[in-house]
Amino acid sequence: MGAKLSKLSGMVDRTSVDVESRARARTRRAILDAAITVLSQHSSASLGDVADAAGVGRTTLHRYFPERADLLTALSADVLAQIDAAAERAQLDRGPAPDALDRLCQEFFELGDILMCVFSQPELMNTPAWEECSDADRALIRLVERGHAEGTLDPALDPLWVQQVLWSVLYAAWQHTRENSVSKHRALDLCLRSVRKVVAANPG
Amino acid sequence: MGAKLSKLSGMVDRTSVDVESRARARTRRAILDAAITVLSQHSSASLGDVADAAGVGRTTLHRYFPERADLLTALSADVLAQIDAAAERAQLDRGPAPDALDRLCQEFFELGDILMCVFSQPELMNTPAWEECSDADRALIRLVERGHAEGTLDPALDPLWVQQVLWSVLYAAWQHTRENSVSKHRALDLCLRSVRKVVAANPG
DNA sequence: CCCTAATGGAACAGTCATGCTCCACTAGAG
DNA sequence: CTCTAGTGGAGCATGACTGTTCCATTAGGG
Repeated sequence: MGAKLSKLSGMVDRTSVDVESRARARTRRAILDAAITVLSQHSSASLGDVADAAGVGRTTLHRYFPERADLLTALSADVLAQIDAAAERAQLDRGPAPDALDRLCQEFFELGDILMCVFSQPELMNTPAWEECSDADRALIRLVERGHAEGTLDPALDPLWVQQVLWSVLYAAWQHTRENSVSKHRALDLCLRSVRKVVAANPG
Repeated sequence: MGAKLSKLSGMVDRTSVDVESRARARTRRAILDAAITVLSQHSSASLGDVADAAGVGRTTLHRYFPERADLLTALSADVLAQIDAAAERAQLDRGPAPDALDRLCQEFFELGDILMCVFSQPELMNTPAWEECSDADRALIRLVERGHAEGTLDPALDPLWVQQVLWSVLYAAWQHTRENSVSKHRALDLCLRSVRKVVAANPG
C-alpha cells in the first residue's frame, strides 16, 4: 500500500495529493466502518459482504486492502485508535476515580459496534500494538491504582480484573439492547450502576 | 440419524443394542466434547479440526453428523442440557437469593468451554429450544424475582439484566484466566465477589 | 476363534471465498 | 470541455472445506 501511495504522490503536485487523499480517505473510512459493523456481528463474513455494506465494489475493497489480512490489520489499528481516543476524552486522571470510571464507561459505550468487534474477534487483537499496553490500558491501570490509593476503589480488585469486568459489562449492556430490545439509555444506566457497584470500596 | 439407529436396532437383539450404544455413545461424546473445545476458541474451525481434536477420522464424524448443521444442532442441545443440569445442581429455589446466585455462579464457572461456546456462538442459540425460555432461564428469573421480594437483590436490576451481567462476568473470569494467567480459584473468587456486589440490594 | 460393527484413509466432485486481471464507466480537477 | 483518478463489473484460477463413496483394517462381543 505504501508503495502505491508514494508512487502516486510522485506523479502529482502537492494540492492534488490532498484532493486525492480526500476521496480515498472517504472510501477507506466507509470500508472500515462497514467492516466494523459487519464483522462485529458475523466474524467470518466474506469480503463481498463487507464491500456491499460499505456500498463499494469488491474490486475497490481489494484495491485498498489487497488481502483479508490487510483489512484486519487496518481494522485492528482503527479500533485501537478509537478506543484510545475515547479513553483520552474521559480524562481518566481528573477527579475522583469512580467518576473517571463513569466517564470512561460512557465513552466506551458510545463506541457501539467497535466494542463488539473487540469481543467477537479477540484473535484480532494479537498484534504488537495490542500487547496489553495501549494508551487506554495504561491510563486505566493508573486510574485503578489511584483509586486504591484514594480508598475509593475496592483494593481486592486488581487493575486487570477491573478492566475485564468493565469490558464485559459493557458487552452485557449492548447485548441487553440487542436481544431484549432495551433502550440504549436504559442499558447505559444499568451498565453504569453495575460497574459502580462492582468497583466500589467496601464501606466496612 | 434416527433412521440409521432404528435400522441397526432392528437387526440385533436388545443386549447388543446396549453394547453398540456404549461404543457409539462414547464416540459421540468425544466428538461433542472436541467440538465444544475447538469451536469455543475458533468458531469457524473446520470439521477436520474437530475430528482431529476428537481423535477420530473425518469420515467417522460425518457418520455421526452428516452435515455441519447436524453437529451444531447436537452441540446446541448438549450445551443447553449441560447448562440446565448446572442450574439444577445449584438448587436456585433453596435458601437466600444471593447464596443461590453464588451457587449458580460456581456451577456455571465449572462449565468452562461450554460457557465460551455460548458467548462466541450466539447465533448457535437461535433454535426453538433456546427461545430464552430454558429451564435454567426460568429458574434464574424466578430467583431474581424472589430476591426482589425478599429485599436481598437490587430492585433496580431486572432479571434479564442480572442474567446478562452474570454471564458476562463469568466470561470475564475465564478470559482473566486465559489472558492474564490467573488461577481458576482466584478468577472464581473475583467473579463471585463481583457478582455479589452488583446484585446486592442497596443498604440505604 | 469368528464375525460384525465400527473405524480410518483415500479419492472425488461440488461449492464458495479469495486474489487477481482486464475493461468500461463516471465524477471531478484543471 | 478534457483528462485522469477512482470505481465497478465480469471473468478466471486457486485453494479450502464439504459431503460422499469405497475399501481395508481393527476392536470387541458371542
